[in-house]
Amino acid sequence: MGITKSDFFTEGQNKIAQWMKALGHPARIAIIQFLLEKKSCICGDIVDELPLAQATVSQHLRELKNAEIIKGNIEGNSICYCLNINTISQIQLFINQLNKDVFDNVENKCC
Amino acid sequence: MGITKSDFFTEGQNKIAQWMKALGHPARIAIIQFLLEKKSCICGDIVDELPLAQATVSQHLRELKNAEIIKGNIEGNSICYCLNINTISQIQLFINQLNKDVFDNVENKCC
DNA sequence: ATTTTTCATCGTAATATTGCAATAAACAAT
DNA sequence: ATTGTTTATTGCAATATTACGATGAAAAAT
Repeated sequence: MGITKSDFFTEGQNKIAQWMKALGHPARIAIIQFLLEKKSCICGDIVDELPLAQATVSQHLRELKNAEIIKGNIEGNSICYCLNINTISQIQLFINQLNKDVFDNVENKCC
Repeated sequence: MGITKSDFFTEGQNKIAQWMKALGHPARIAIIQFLLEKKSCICGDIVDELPLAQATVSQHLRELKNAEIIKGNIEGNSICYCLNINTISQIQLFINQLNKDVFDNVENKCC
């Protein structure tokens, strides 16, 4: 079908999956790394850094924005994108808990 | 097109994106949580826990395995799946570094 | 006022994902 | 040997994603 049965999963499961899905493309990872590198946050030149057309980059940015991984501000003519600390922190919480649980159960592993 | 231009991104970017993509579906998050909950690792009953057909669950398990998020062992008739500590740790490393970098640059944010 | 710059959106094509029924494969139990 | 149990695979339909050219919109620069 190609449609995800979101209704049958918990809100938390859907939220985490949405964040992870947004991070599930190398161009979007590259965008995030670029936003970190460019401390100035004047981010109009992401297109020049990526091997993708402007329309494609804009689409990736929109997906990151929809998932609340980044925020965008209009700055006169250009737009300034920033990482959303709040979401990144929540992702970190999930991954750290996951890692802790895995290590706590390490003696119960069978493979 | 629907095809990702992986060749134009770094190995690291592709690897991280692959992990995140594998985690980018609520059913796969649910599977992971179930694997953690069931400490025994006798995991033949994932199908009963999820609102999905057996074929679909098997497909999700294969994707998690391809991304090396889980490992699977044949145990007589049934199969035992476990989380791959190594990969989970690497994901944690990436997220923790990301979070650190975001916080370090908090004063340079514009939005 | 016109042109340029910057970013978003629309339309479209190619490919990928999601989901399931049906079937196969591999072993266990009878 | 046959039957049941468990998981994988195949084939298919519906939907989503990825990518880009063309176009639009809004402010900046000339």
